[in-house]
Amino acid sequence: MTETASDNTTSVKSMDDIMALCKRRGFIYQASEIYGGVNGFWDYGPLGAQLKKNLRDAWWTDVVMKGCNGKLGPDGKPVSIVPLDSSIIQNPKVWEASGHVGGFNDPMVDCRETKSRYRADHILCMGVKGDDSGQIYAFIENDDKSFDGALKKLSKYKKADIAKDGVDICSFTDLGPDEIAITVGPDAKEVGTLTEPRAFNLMFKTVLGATGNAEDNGAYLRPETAQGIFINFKNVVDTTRVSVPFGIAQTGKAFRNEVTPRNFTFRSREFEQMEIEFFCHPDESKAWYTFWRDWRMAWWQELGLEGENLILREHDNDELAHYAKEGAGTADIEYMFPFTAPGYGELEGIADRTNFDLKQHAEHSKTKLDYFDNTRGELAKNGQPKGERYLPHVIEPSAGLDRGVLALLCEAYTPDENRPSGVFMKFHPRIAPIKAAVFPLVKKDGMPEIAEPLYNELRNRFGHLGTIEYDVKQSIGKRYARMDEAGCPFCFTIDSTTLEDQTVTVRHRDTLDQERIAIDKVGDFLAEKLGF
RNA sequence: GCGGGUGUAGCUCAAUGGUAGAGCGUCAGCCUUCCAAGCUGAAUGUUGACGGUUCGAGUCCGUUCACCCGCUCCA
Repeated sequence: MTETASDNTTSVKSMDDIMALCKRRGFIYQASEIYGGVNGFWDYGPLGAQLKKNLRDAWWTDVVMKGCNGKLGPDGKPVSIVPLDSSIIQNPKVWEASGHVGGFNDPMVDCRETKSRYRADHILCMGVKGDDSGQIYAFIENDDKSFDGALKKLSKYKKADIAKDGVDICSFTDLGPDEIAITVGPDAKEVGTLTEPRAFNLMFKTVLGATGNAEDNGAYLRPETAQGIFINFKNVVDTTRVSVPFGIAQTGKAFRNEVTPRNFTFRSREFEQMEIEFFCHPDESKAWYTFWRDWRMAWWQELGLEGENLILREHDNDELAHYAKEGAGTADIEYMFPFTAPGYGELEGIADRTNFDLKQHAEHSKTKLDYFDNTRGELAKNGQPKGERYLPHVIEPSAGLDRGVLALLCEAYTPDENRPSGVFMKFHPRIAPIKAAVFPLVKKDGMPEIAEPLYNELRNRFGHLGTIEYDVKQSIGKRYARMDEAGCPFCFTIDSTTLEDQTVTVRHRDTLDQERIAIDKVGDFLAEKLGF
């Protein structure tokens, strides 16, 4: 579908071109490239590292420090969020409680026809007793209906009425590839639609201790940052002065051993998440879900992902995750990447996780995770509420940082035949890795002597936000072209007029317009453009 | 995991089984007064990796790794 889309739609950008620019300009490299690379991992170069930091910082500032940029919650009060930085490796029981180990540690069998997935050790197979010729019929263990179905199909196949005790039964896991090829799956009509058993645990395993072994000292790299928040819920409630509703936020690496890493950094095995777990009273979860869904969408739009490339999509009931019960909301913020067009790829998911996670951890850890809310409950004689004890519900806006960076790169990539570079990166100034460049028009007549102090001034004032570039080499056009590909929004050029009236040229990346401003106003100009 | 395709300098690509090259970019110097100008010079490759055939392999064969496309997968 991608092929036809790029062939027929001129508006779809070329992913190959974007990847080439990322390499050429130092945004993203293949990990371990000089050793031939390693599937599913990527390194961020100088510009990419700063771009990624700027996006992470924007999220941290807007979400955590400013509490949704000061937008009031559905309760009419400021949104309360506290930060957290939990460990990548946790007690393995965390992942049992969360459901990451149990259901997904065992070899699984897929049916290509019915699209069902079974645990391999839960499937049994039957054939006519003493007759090992012909097709094998699979059914689900301890499922009479499934057994009867298989027996019926076997009878039809053998053109004989076969009794319940007239069959040999063996485990599916004992079958070889040749036998699987002649096996008919549960509820399947065709033969050979079952896959061989495959382990589907996507968690990275590691060993604790220098002399440890995998059996006794095995541990997992976290497959998501969320659980680190849930298991610290009690700590945060006990040691800080938060009260429900409030959120805990963290950014950090997570690891999933994806079967097929694909599409540049979109699906990689090591990735960084930006997650909020927002705890609220069960009665208010719907209002908070709506609040977060809409505000997160608006946030991405503010960073430059405007227009039709970004959509908000509510999940259908049949694609709800294991933790989201029916009826509770789940929505994706999706971006139309060149490799998904005309479809979309997930950037952030907003899910009503109900009290699933806290309940699981309360049970597995045998720790009380109830929250005592002294603003609720009926009034006591003294007029104060008696309080209410409950397990908070959780709204989870979970964003992929690497995917965000990729979306920003794709969105920024703008071919333009009318400029020497042929392309420029239209980053929002707040996100741009290089904030500004200072250029003496030529390397003489005292221009460098004026440009250098300006460079130092801007670097001191804005260096914490990103790179300030200074370059005296080669023609001015070449320097502008380089800044176009790096996505630097503003270039300040010192020329002969500067020597006379202390003004500099501001060169705007997007419009190629030039204007003159006083050299001592450059800092304020940049501050305003960067939103400070 | 399955099927198809591709790997030569930072990028785009050449090279009949016979000396690994060009353009662009990069770097240095000169020049240059607003959009990759010009001149001079320089650096850059175990031809993805390993093995085989051959007097001789970028080229042929095998294996492997990585990337791209389609399935599969994405809790």
